[in-house]
Amino acid sequence: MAITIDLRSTTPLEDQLRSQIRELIALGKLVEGECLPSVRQLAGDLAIHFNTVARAYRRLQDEGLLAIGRGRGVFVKELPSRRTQSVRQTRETLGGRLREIFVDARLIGLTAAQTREFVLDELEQFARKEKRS
Amino acid sequence: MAITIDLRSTTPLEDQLRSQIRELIALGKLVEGECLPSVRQLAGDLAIHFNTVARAYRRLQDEGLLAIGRGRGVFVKELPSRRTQSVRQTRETLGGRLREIFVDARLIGLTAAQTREFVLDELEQFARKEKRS
DNA sequence: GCCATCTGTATCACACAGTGATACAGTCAC
DNA sequence: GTGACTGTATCACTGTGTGATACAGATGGC
Repeated sequence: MAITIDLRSTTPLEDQLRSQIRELIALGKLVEGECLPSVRQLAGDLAIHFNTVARAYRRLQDEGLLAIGRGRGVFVKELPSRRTQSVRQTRETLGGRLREIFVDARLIGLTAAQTREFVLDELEQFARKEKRS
Repeated sequence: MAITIDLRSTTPLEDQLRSQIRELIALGKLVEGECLPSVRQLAGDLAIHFNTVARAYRRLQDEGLLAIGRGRGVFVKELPSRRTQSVRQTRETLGGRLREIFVDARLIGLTAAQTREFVLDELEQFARKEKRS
């Protein structure tokens, strides 16, 4: 599954887990219908509590990314249903987060041009990691 | 000061405040040596507790952006000292945050091209807001 | 010099979220 | 139907965000 957890990080374990699963889905490395490891299985692998995994799964279900079948397992949802009910991220909130990054870039001394270059570079790296379907 | 607080937001008041002050500094709207409102003054304007403002100021001092003079007031630090001790943001953590945004963009249905366009647009808007010094 | 009043600081209390322990309940293979 | 697997519910503990309140340094009018 290629998920790693940093116990010393200040970001909650549940969030670390959740954002990595979201990334795997976004990049197409977890495909629709695919089965995820059970909460105890994944928790064991990552050396965290299975309850934390369960909570991460449930929140991803709430976002519309996963389908949980009690007693049966957890699955990646199909894209169409994702798009409809799913993720309430608006472009606006994404823009806000982008601006924060631009601010930080300035404050560590990057110029506007350097920031632009940096961002474009990251964009390209991201696109390269994406699985073409 | 052009700072606004959303009491219903889930992001802590202290963080809302802090990120907005950082933005004002990064954009050059708060210049080196400039005096910020007192903790009680700003707290009054924003209708929050002055302790919250004090904590935000102190954290910005820890980041190297502000200088606090007990009894005298709070000032924006000069750029050189900022750059040296300051903000421990590395390009790496910025990259991680960028990737999260790219992920969210995919999950709300933006294509790679649309994401790129969106990001470039935000970059330009940000640059336009920046005060040329 | 002293007092009033401005600054920020320290400390405690409360609420809530993140985490883990443990008991519970649905599903499926045999 | 039983056993072993799924995820769920609930409680306790801890840390963090917020606010109340008492404190301490700085400054200006007298």
